[in-house]
Amino acid sequence: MSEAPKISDAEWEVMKVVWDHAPMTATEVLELLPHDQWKQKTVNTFLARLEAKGVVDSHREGRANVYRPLLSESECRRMEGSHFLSKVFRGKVAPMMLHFIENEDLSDGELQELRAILERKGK
Amino acid sequence: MSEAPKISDAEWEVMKVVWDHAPMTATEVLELLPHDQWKQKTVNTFLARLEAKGVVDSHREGRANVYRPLLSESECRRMEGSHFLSKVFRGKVAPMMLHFIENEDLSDGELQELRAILERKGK
DNA sequence: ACAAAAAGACTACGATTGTAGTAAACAGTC
DNA sequence: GACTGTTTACTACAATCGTAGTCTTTTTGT
Repeated sequence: MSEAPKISDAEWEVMKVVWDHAPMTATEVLELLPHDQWKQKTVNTFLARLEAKGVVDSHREGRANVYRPLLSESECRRMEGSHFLSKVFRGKVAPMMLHFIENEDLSDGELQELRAILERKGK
Repeated sequence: MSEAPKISDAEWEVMKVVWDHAPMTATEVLELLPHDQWKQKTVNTFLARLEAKGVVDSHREGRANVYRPLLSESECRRMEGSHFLSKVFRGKVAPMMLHFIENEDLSDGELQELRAILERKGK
């Protein structure tokens, strides 16, 4: 019944791989991470912690544990997103959007896309 | 010197008050935070840590320390914002914007505002 | 069947975070 | 000038995080 597990920065990196390729083993996870930055044991630790938090689960398959996400990437994005919004932008969506429009580089295509989305949303 | 200090969740709460009302003392900071949630000592600890991180500085004034931000709220928002973007949305701005448009409630006025901003931006 | 290899389980450890307590210094009050 | 209250400075301590090592078990080659 652990509501809203906290996923740390490094855990997010592991989860991105899991979301993209699960079901998979710890060895496979490592293979899809930058090798010069991650050690197998570190990956193992994170997977164990993520399981303890209820973000993934695992079952034995032969000699290895096979991991699978219990929470979807969008669920986690929703949690992180609203946390970020209230922490950094005091819950005010419009200023946040403005911030990203001003501070991150949006290609013409992306601008186009956003306009289209807002059109649709608008009515 | 100060390379991208990490500001924790609780530290952000303190900083919001400091950004809004500095220069101010630790006692004054506490007064502007929810009293049932914050103890004076806790606030003091956070201010000391924020000073150690180079986010605020202080000078003695009579019996109390007076604090003042060294980093602006927008600077911190830029850092946190791009960290969040790359961690949670893999650096892809448009999907993130879409996410917030879909998941957070935007009033008609805000939608209007955003459309206007995008218009301007678009050319 | 035995030894090496592969994977997991358990343990470690310093840094940061959240949350404060204790001790010490200064500032009025009598 | 000693006592009391305010504010700081220093210390504490458990939980989480990043990073991995060691010990154990399981699988496999010969």
